[in-house]
Amino acid sequence: MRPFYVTTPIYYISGNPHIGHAYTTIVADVLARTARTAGPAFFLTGTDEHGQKVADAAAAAGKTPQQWCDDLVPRWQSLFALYQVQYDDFIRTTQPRHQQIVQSVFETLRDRGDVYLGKYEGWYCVHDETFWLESKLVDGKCPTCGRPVQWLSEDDWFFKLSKYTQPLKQYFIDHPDFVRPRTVYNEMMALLDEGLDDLSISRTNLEWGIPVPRGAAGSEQPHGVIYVWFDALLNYISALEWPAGERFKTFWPATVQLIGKEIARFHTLIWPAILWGIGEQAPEMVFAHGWITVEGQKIGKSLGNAVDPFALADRFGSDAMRYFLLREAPFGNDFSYSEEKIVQRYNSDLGNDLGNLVKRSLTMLEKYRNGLVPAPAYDESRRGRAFGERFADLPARVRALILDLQFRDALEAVWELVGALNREIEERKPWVLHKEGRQDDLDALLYDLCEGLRWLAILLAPFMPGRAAAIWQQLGMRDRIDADWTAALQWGGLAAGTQTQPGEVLFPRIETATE
RNA sequence: CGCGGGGUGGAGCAGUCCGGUAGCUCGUCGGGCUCAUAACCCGAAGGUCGCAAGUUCAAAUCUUGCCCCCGCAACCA
Repeated sequence: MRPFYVTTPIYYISGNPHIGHAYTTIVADVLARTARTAGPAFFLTGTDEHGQKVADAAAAAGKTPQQWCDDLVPRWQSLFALYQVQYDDFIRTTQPRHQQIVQSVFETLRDRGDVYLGKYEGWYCVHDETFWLESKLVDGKCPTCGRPVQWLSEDDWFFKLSKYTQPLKQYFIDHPDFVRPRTVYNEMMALLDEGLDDLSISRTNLEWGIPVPRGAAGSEQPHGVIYVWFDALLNYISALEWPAGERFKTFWPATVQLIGKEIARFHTLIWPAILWGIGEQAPEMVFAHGWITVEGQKIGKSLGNAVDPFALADRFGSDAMRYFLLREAPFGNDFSYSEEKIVQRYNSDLGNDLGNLVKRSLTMLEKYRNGLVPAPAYDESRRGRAFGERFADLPARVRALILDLQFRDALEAVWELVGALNREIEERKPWVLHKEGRQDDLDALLYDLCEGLRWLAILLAPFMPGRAAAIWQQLGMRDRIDADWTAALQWGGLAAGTQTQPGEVLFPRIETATE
């Protein structure tokens, strides 16, 4: 497998993290954990710390922007730790390693003529920090807030985005999976059909940002800072030490870059163009996922319905939350969140199906075999019909679905095994086998159950690292849970004689108050 | 004429790109089992796939029109 590189957006820290930030990052973690079982993988996340909103938020809090960011970053990192996210690097756009590379890219593009000095003119709404076309104004005022607008004219640096309209179109046509899901691809294609304008990438009226590097272009060049999006996008390669770093050589182009659908234009149009401008390749795939909504309403800081991901992890456990977020909806779609839905998923899928399966299996092993995994008791004639044969292709299926970002289907596939194991108990009736003293049949069943649990622990480890490890431990396993699946997931891999250690209930049922 | 998403059994959702027995989870009803977290297993009921027209041997799926809900419109994942 080619080295795997997955990124999340770097998160804009104008406030506290909400559930959506956890969502994207968890998805990246599942991908990275899965990829790591088969080869080198690199998972990058971080924070976007420049721009007006951060400066304003800091000022309102009586802090310098840098202090503000320094105080807030641990909050994000603790969130990711709480959700068991194992990133390989956490980049902050205020770090020198990033700033240097942003300036270096800026200079490279300026030298090559893709960045030039021009005039940025337009009607500007100070309140919304937005430029408007004359045609958009309502009675000469800002169409969104209704305040008066002012004519602004400043010298700015521009990126020749327009030049890349045709190459982008061609790239989209040649790579139909470059942007997923298809709806976002179509939307971006529509923007390309309209044609792209050059992009202003400097700001003179702002100080909190990376300074535009002085160059040979002349001493009258405007001061000011680099546009935050130009700054932010480059994190994906600055963390890899573009252009000469080992990381860069190994992991670029990115395998998959996860984004929310509202920032698709930056990642699927501007970002490839910048990369081409410095002679690098576009990422292999940009996946724009949907939104978590609360009772159909979008989560928004202004709406005051932001969901606190810390509280949710406290209440349901981070494993259950990870499971819920990936199981509830096809990845890419919006989905409506509610605590009732979490409780339902938790109780039925995790408690009744999985947790209860682990409990009943290990309890029987304890009762009938003192917790020792019996020898399989397969002989040549029976092995071909053995239970495990039916699931020989499951690991490959699950892996393929995960790497294709079909997490819901991947989990459904894993639950086929959960269901089959529960059914197996009903059909082979171990309590009858025990009563009738059919030891070989009972051994075979108990072995299949334990082996099934071992498989489940491995397959679920990327999704629920904590609970998967708990199953692993109850099974008495000592080797790594995240070994290569091809080698580890051969039916019969569980050693007979393993001493299991039944433990706590994995997913204690959540009783809801019936009002 | 701004752009886009959605309307599928009681609830929540897949399926729609590449037409061909309408699927999943929960809930409901009936039965079974007793190892287990009142969990597990089997079976059943329940849908004219928003409305109308069109294309087709065949439409949830393609085309057109209409109704209703919801996002976005250069810094909210």
